[in-house]
Amino acid sequence: MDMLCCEPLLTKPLDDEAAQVLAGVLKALADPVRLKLVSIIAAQGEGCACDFPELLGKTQPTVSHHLSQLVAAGILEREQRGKWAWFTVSQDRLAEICAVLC
Amino acid sequence: MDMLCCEPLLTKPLDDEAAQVLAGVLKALADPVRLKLVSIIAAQGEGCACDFPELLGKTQPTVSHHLSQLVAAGILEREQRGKWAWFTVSQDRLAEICAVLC
DNA sequence: CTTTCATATTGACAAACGTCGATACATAGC
DNA sequence: GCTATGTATCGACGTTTGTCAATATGAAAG
Repeated sequence: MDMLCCEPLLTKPLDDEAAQVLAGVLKALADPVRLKLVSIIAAQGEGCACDFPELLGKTQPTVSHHLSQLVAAGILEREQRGKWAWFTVSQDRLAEICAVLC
Repeated sequence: MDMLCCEPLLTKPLDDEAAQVLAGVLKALADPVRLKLVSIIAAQGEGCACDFPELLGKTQPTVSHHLSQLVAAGILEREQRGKWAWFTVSQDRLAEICAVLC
């Protein structure tokens, strides 16, 4: 995943593309289920996809879909271990977002 | 607008309500037009609603709708001056968001 | 009070989104 | 190879979202 626009949001108007990219990443975060996923994984250091349907009360396809979006946005990183998929939170990515917002 | 959940996102799993509230605020930010609004207003220090339709290439009702969402989320503050509506960015609100994310 | 102009609200529409059941794919073990 | 199991994809559905034209509201000026 490429870096976010590096200029802080507050210093000069965003151009169309930067706004599009930043909105995409924020949109990935702007969902209660995905926020819970991130917080669960962060709290544990890592998390297995197999545990999330029960923890979230969502079906496996739904969880898989949310995980994909978070990975695509660079917020989660995925690692395959045997048949299981493990995820970690990219603190760097979150820091990037904060750097843009403040 | 009330404060966001104060625990950083990364230390313990969010409960349903906190996830809902935080997602709502992030959703307000997760749109290219609204991000441009925020960046324009921040860059100028303040901004008049009358200028945004032209700056954004959107109709007046559309801009009004986006401004409402940003105000509802506590990201913009609105001040009436005669017949004009002026907006400023709540840096505190953005700082709150960053505090939760990092 | 009437007119004018800035902003908000309404109603409608297409596009995007979250969700699920069913199914396909992939990996490990037999 | 076949089977079992974890994960991803597909198709469909109802809901939410962004957008606009039309209209209503609000505030100043004449």
